[in-house]
Amino acid sequence: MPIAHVVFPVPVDNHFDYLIPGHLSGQVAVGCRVQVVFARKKCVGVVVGLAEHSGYKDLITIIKILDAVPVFSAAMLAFARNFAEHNACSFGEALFLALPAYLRKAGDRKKPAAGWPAATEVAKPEAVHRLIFDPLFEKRWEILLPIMRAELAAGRGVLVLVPESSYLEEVLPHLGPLAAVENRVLLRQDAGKDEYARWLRVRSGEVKLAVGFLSAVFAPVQSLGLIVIVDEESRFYKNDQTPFYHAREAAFLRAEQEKAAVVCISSAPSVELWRQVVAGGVAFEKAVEPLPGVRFLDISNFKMKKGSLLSPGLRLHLEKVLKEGGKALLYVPAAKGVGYVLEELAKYLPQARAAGYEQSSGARPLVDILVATQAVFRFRGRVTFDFAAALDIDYEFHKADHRAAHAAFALVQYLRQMARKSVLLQTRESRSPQLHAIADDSHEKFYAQELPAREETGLPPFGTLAALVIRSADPELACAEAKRLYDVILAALGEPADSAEDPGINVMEPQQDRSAILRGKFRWCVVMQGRGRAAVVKAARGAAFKFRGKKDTILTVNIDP
DNA sequence: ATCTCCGGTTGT
DNA sequence: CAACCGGAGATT
Repeated sequence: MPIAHVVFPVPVDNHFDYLIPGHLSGQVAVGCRVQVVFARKKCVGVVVGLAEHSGYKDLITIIKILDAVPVFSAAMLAFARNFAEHNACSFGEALFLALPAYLRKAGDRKKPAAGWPAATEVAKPEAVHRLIFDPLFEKRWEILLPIMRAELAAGRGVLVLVPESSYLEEVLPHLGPLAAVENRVLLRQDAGKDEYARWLRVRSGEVKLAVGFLSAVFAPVQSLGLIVIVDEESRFYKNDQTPFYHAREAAFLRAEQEKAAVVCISSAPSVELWRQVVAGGVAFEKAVEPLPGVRFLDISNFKMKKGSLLSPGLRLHLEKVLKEGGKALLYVPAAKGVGYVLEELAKYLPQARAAGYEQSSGARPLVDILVATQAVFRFRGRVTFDFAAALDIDYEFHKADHRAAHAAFALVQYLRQMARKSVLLQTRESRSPQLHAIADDSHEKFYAQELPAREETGLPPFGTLAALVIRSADPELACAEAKRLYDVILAALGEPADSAEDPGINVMEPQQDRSAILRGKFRWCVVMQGRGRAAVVKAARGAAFKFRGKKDTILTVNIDP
């Protein structure tokens, strides 16, 4: 009797063999879901291979086939396999991530599971990946729509990824014209009850244009020809729980399997993507119109009260803007809060109408001076000011994060987009070449200093980090377990490797995680670093498997946190 | 992930 | 001798 290789959503790398009974022979295909007994329970598994014989003796039989037509195409299976490899999770975990909740369980419900026809692939030209550097937000859809329209007209599917829900207001009206050509559907993470209905419309090919957040990278778009990634640099493309995948990287893995093209559009492309541009894997296109210039306001000579962010020089600028009837945007880091700046404004510029805007704020108030955090950038492309200033650019720049310089660069780009006339950066380091690089009219200066810096230190995209985070309600247990994990890793690395090659992995001593306490759990982490991604992933996964976490602790592996 | 077995400890 | 716990191992 022939054998099916089946995988499950468990953190085990190998597959499990099941017998295909006579009455099901010929019906069990690679990519189908099956119901089997696994670990004494009835489970849903996915067939990932067929064989005549198994090395395992006590085989049992498949109970039921759940899909008349494979739910996963060969390309999706290959994508999931690469995804698992890339993100230190199992093949089965990756595949189940791509299934709507409805299909993860076998429950006999009203709707037939096999509600999709067999795939018919459309011819695809050779894929060219592109980065469109687009400092002028308003023009991006003039560029993107023709690309998408051509793809749909050729009968190929299109997937659009946006960072988070505030983008939908901006994006959906632009996609409106395409709705006349093809249907569109919205896939979102908090899909709710009609998730399966929408998934089915995409899987059946009825809908050829899907829009969604990071998890939409798994949308079963048929004959996928194009993946558009809007604001590719957004931090929201990184999943915040296991598996900690990055939607941009996943999109490139998927495109590779589907022979689809990836088009990223960004006003501050990530250093990771820029490296691909430099390496020649991604074509670079500039859709630039001049943005306002950036000036520095060095406040190191002012005697300012501790915590004050409103220098006399900045007050003069604001007075001038107000006199001309203009509107100003003052950016403050969320950690510093908006309130203190508002107090200072009330004191020094009592005639100005000022208000704050942060994450929890409702509608944007119409005032002369808006004091805001990152949250204001949701109005990018829709709201402009005459003048914008970052009140503490040094703070952004010196965050203990290897992406701090890029975050500062992106911040300056966003401020330039939102300010019609001029942008000012308050700093105490106006002579710093790094600061000048992020504020220069040519983006190339920024990458010219950032790429070599990352290469030298072996940071992404030239190296890979793996953060192994232990969390527990007990702070001492979390700390002690992190120390034990550190020892386990060192011991594992000290053992003679199976290959002669030295993986070249560094391990940093346990430290409190960036968010040391989250939802009542104390977090400690051990960070590994190495040049080769595969070697780091393998070492991190090996160590995590070898380390048996004590009760009441949870260990997660985050590749390139 | 989740379950079971197993050995050691604690408790009446 | 049962009850309980944590670690190790397996899941086809």
